[in-house]
Amino acid sequence: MIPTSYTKTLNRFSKFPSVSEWNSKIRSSISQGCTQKALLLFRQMKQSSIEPDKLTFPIIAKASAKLSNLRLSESIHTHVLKSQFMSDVYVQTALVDMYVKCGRVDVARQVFERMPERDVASWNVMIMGFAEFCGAGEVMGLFRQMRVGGFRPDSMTLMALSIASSNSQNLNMVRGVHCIGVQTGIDGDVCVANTWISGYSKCMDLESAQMVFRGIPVVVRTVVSWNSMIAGYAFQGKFVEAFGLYRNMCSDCCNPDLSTMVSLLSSCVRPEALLHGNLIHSHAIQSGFDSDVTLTNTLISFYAKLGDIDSARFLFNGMNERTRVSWTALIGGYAEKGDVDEGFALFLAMEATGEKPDAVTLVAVLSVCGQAGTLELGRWIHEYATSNGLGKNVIVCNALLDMYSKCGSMSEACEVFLSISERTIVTWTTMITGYALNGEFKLALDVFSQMVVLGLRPNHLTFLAVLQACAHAGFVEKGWMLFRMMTEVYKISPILEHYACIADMLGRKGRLKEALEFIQTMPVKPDAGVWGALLGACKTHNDAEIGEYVTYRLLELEPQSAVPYVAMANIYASEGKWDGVAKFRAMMRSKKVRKSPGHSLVQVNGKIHTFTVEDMSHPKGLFIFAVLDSLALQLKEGLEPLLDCGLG
DNA sequence: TTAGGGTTAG
Repeated sequence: MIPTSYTKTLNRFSKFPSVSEWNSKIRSSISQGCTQKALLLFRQMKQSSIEPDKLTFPIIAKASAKLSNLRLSESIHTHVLKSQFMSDVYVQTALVDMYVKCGRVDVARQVFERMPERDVASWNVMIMGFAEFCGAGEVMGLFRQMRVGGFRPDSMTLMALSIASSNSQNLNMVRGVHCIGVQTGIDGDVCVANTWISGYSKCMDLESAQMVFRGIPVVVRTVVSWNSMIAGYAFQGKFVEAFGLYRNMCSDCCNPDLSTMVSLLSSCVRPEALLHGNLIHSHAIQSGFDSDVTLTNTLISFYAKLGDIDSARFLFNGMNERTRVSWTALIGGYAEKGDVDEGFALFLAMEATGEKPDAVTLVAVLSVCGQAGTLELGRWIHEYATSNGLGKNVIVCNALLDMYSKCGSMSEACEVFLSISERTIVTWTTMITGYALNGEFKLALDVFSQMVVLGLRPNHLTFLAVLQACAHAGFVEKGWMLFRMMTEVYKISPILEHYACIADMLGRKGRLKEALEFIQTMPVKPDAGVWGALLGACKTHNDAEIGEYVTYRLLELEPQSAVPYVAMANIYASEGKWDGVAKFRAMMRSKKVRKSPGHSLVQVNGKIHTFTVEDMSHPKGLFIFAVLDSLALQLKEGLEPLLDCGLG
């Protein structure tokens, strides 16, 4: 159906317009965003027997690219082949670009290969296509061919290379492209410099990103330069720095846009940035940005990740238009909660609307399965991934690995691990964590050794995984060796979790004094996690002296926590020192600290059963305890459990 | 040229 306004426009046309008049009319329709109108004009032009010229095809190819319409693109291609411009470099380049924009880089490559002659622009569109759809190696290969062919790169070439390197998060390539830019004198182009800021940021090299940013003269900096730098800090969750840049941006009279808001908000996905995030939300409402899909998706993720699933759901329910990102963000929120029912229901609802899940959606659903330990559902998602062509996707495989190991099936985790052709650092770390989680400490360390032999660089989480394996297995010397390796060989500064791990490792072995000295000489202030690890060990080894010292340190940090009081009371009780027990119970009372009793929940056939310690209030309480006693006995004797308490 | 959902820990 042709809108009346278009027909009116056409009627206002002079009776016999020339081809250049048609061209400019079509071009202006495209620039106004009226792509359909442009195509209609093209059809009218053909009907009025005006032959398209050399300029018409690139203009109309651009319209088809904007619509990502493959059938239309093929028909334009056929028109070109029948025309006198079938060998023209300008027209052919437009066809390559059109196919790239339609997501058919393979067809674009075929057209490119058959071009009788090429110029820098044709190389650029092909490299840009590769940058979007292929790996960094293939992009650089194409660039080398271009250089061998005697073509000199321009700013477009550099931008394409830069985008390819940041997409693949390849720091060496970003550096290489930066060098080429400096050598060829293209480093003065602000658009190119912006892609370097983004490239360095995505490779976590904020120092270099800052260096490029500061190198752009203040008057030349664009909103994109600021946004790229803010996004860099946001990517690492550095919200204080991101907001600092935002303030500088405003004082430099650069107006923030929607991208600025989205980046700032994404830097706030951490509990300590909740207020900053709320501020951005209200600012977005005031500026009318809150109807934007991207911003709403970020808001959903922000609330869901910070545990406010109701707000996330409210925003999701109120959306006029949802994308797969909206669904994935909310599923991710239920994964965080471990709510498998809601998470999976949402996944099915998404499918029912016809929205296709992608790799990231499956990762979120698998995370739900891992959190909840639902192995059968996890296997079902595995089959779903395979039958939808995502079974080889590395992030899906990593999530499968994590799901299987959390569900206790290391054999299936191993199968997935072996099937991954391009293992990333996440793959290896997940495998190490999986073995450690399932008590296979030796295997966890073997996987680590294999990884190091292969020349892969472990990160701080890999070391956390091996240190935890050592702590749980009691491999103290090995643990120390790895800790030194991390700091001295890999130059990774330990974070609080690493220190807590070492304290735990020494404490479990009963080396409490050593653990205490270690904590007291740490270069950073120990937090509750570090002291808590030592207190746990004091409890295990009944050391009231060190325990009491640790308790006071913990109470300085968390005065309202009941844990230290209870731990100390228990240590004294086990030694029969009732004065000590009374002292800590009295302290608890005077500080009005209350300990909520620990309880467990079991869901059977949709009904949730709650149990606390020595709790007989359940209708089948007596029977359940009898079964538990029987189970304990059978486990002690190494027998298979025989009884079923019949909750279902 | 910039922005949204995701996997390793907790």
